[in-house]
Amino acid sequence: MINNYELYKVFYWAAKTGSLTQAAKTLYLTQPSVSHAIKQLEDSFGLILFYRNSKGVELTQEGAVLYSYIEKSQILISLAEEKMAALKNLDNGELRIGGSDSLFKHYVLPYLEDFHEKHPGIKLHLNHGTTPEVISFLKEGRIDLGVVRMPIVDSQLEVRESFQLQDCFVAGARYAELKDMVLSLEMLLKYPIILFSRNSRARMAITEIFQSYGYTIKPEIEVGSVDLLIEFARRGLGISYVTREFVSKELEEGSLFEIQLDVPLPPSHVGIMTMRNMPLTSAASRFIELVR
Amino acid sequence: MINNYELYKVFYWAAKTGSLTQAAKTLYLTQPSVSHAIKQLEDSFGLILFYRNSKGVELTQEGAVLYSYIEKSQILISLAEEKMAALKNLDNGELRIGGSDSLFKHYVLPYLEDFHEKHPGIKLHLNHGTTPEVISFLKEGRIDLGVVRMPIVDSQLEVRESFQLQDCFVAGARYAELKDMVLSLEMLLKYPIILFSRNSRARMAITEIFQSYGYTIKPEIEVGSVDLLIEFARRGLGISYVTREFVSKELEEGSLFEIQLDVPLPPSHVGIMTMRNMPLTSAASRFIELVR
DNA sequence: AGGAGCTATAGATCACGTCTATGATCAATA
DNA sequence: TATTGATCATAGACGTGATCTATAGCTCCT
Repeated sequence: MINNYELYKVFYWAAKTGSLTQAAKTLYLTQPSVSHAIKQLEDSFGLILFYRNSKGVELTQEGAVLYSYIEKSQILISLAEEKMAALKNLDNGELRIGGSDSLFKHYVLPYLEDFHEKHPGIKLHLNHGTTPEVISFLKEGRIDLGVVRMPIVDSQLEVRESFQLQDCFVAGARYAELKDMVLSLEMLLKYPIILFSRNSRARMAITEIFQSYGYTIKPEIEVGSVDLLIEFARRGLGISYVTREFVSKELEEGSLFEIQLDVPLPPSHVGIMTMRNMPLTSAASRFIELVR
Repeated sequence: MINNYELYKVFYWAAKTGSLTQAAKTLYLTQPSVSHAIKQLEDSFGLILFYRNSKGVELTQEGAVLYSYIEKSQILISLAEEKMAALKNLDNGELRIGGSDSLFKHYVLPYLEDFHEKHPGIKLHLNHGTTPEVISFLKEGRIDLGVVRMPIVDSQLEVRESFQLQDCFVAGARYAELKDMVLSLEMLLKYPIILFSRNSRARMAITEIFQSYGYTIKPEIEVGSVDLLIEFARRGLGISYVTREFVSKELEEGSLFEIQLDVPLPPSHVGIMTMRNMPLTSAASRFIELVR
């Protein structure tokens, strides 16, 4: 039984319309083509599928049995094609993004809102984790793209730089005397420092910066979230190292102020990370395009 | 979306085996053909369906969605093909026969038993009725073939003569004096005659025979079934006109005897009737072949 | 009798499905 | 590190078979 499945499409329409001529029109074929196709099917089964009469065709008993299967099959294919079109049009589908909570909250969110408004049919899945975790998610295929701090050096990954973040040291009212001063790193280190505890890119970056100047930065307090970094600084428990964009509200309202240093802190870059040589879903491509 | 459904077969096997090479082997194609087929599908949707890696292929999110539909569709087609093969092999199906009760009982039954033994998967449907009723059944498509007395003159029908029946007059002990006599039609008519009441072929035939000899046969008793014809004759209510083959048991055991006439009664022919120019089901063809 | 449907058949044509040959990439070996 | 053996992709050639046009045959209806 080596049948061309295309024949079933012809059979389906012939049965559905009850006319080879009609089927031909539906399929943009000529009537003899349809006639021939049906004949092929009949020959392959060794069974007659249609009664031919002057008004058209009618299923035989055996043709009716075949139709009961083929009809369902063809409907499934139609549904599949509709679904594919919907996926392509982004009427449908899902987008799975990995990244840190703070990046989601302060940076990715507006893009997600925009994306969701434009494509309300796409389900969004956010998976937060540290940069190494996000990389694993990506490699395991659990997310479509990751939003992480650069640089990422991994030959399996492709990273599109998307924007810069400026990290800085901030303090609260308790250290008001520093507000108008320009501190050296050495001076800064005399104060209690609050850093993000986890093995994050930001933490690594600041450690390296201090090392490049010959100092070692050792935090008084380590916390597990950006929110705590901010809260601890506000309460005067120390000076927090935090992304400036994440505390813009506090800086504005004056509950925190930025410590001015005599050396520049290099900005950190945020990138959108995907698997290299792996095709993206339409939704993922669209999102990246939107963020650009 | 004008897609060749053949591509879905290729897609199905590629997804199922996780390898274009394997799919090619399954489908007796070469790997480039499969590769090309998948590419066509992808292009037609504008979506990537597989991740290609050095071990084979893996469905993308969108490919997985497609597969969820196509898998069911392909399974239905496989089932359909199996079913068709079963119908062809007569492992399966139904055979609907029309005819008179008496023909079924005395003539068709052994063939049906034989058929059923050879093809136990075929469901048998027997519809009894008079010849005109059976013809209607056939034209309405309610039966596949009819077993009736010939001649049938209907251009829509095709009749295969299959065997002869000899009708005759029989009587019981009450008319024992006739056993060794040879009667003329005129003499016969002096006795009470029992005929089948319904507008049957047999009734028409005997009427015509008498008319051709210039007589009119008028029954004393009309009954509605062959069984009653026999029973009435046995009980001596008259002389029944009945098919000899239907009373072979009674003739043998002596409860009935055949009246000898001085003119021959022409045999009646039984035929298997089908719609002309209408294909037969495999089961019907097989049955006819068996009866021959 | 003629016309308007329908399907079947015959024969020609050419698109396209399939092939072979080869390249590119990757992973697991030696 | 080079080698081998998988994988899939690409290019180009080939030939089959799907499709076409033209026509016939049939049935029903006017």
